[in-house]
Amino acid sequence: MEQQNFIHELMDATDQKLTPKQAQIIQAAIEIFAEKGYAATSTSEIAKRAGVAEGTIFRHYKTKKDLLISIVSPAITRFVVPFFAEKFVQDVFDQDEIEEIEPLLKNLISNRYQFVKNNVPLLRIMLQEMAFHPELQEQYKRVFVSKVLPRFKQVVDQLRGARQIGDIPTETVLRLTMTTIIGFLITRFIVMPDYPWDDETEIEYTIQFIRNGLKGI
Amino acid sequence: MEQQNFIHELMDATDQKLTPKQAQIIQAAIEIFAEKGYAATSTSEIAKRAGVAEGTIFRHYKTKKDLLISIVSPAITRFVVPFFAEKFVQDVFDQDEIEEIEPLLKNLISNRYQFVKNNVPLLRIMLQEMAFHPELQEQYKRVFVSKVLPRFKQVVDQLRGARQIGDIPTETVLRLTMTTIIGFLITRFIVMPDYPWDDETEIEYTIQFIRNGLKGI
DNA sequence: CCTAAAATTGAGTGATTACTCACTTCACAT
DNA sequence: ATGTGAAGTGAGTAATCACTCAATTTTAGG
Repeated sequence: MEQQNFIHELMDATDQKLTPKQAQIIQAAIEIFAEKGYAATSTSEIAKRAGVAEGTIFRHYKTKKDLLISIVSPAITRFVVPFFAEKFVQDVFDQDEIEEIEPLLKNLISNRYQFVKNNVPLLRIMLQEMAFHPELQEQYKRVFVSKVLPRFKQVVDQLRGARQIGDIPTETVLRLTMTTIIGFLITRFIVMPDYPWDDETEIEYTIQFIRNGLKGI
Repeated sequence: MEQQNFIHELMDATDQKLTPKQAQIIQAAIEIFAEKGYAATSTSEIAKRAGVAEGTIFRHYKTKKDLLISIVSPAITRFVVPFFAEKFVQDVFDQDEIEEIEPLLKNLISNRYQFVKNNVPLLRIMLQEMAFHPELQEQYKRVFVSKVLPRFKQVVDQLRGARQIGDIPTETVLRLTMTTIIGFLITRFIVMPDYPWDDETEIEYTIQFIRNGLKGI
């Protein structure tokens, strides 16, 4: 039901009007790709679950891979960009100087937490298929370098000025922050989704861990 | 060339004597599984690269999946167990009390760093295929809970006594430590293997990050 | 209501798949 | 040397694969 959001955003984002059957195809493909992986999924199975003839898939997508790309590509953008771009444009520039790292981390983690929570199958597909499709890796890289990296550096510099971050290279700060957050999300939603998580508490510990880890002594 | 180690250890561990052709099959399978994923790999391609008839594969492994399991299963054990077991039995019990977290982390990270460095294709296969094969997940869980978890808890308790770790639940300490270390290894060897890493420095920052993150203020 | 374009269909295609099996070759104990 | 079981072979098989296309149904403007 939350995927419906994604499908509508996919419509808006690409300006392609999706026919009802096309939306069913994408919905079914997301489900099955997440369950068994792209390579192990047959187009006949997608058609079956979508309640559609197999030929209909190929009317809209030239190849099976084309279908995958049309799903994962917008998902990458929607997952990566808000990491340190859109959402923070306001927060960063509303106040001339950032003096506290905590609200920043809180905002960032909570935001990505909600997105992942509503798009677990998409995250699974992203993680699985980026390994085997260089064009997806390149898109990730392109988006990250152009949209996320500059803002991140800016923020880190300001935080360093406010003595919130110790003597650690910016690239390393980025790596440690990202792996901790992504590690939390993957542990929470992919590795141990059934563990009785106390999410608020866990997020709070994660924020403190990053904060103290970056501050040094 | 480093995989050769793994193949020999696989021999010793399972007490199965591998014929030369069988070793070639495993070597080829590791390579191609890592490159294209299990589902996208055909047994004919494995046979071709191994320089072996396709029938030979099925002489030794009942199914293609059987071949996968016989590769990944020992790899899981060899990757997970040393995280807080074998290697630390001595270090932990030689001294009655552990008072410093740093040498512990240094030892742990360096050790897993070397293992992953020598077994990148195996790590790739593990990460990819554990998602789709519940029996692999269960083996991971079994090994982790029986071999790693108890010792880890013991160590954390001692470190807490020595005021090296703040007021954080043991499970959360485990999660944060593991994701940071595994995150580093995956970033280093899978996501950005071509980045000009200064490994020693990066390991040092990672240790300090975990240390300060867990200590609190 | 008509009609042309767009959407949908499902039987059909050649290629490829994991796996089998009757057979040959090999290693080695006697 | 010779017999024997294990190792290795590769042509063969039914199933399944991604994809095509001629025919049919649906949609929408006049």
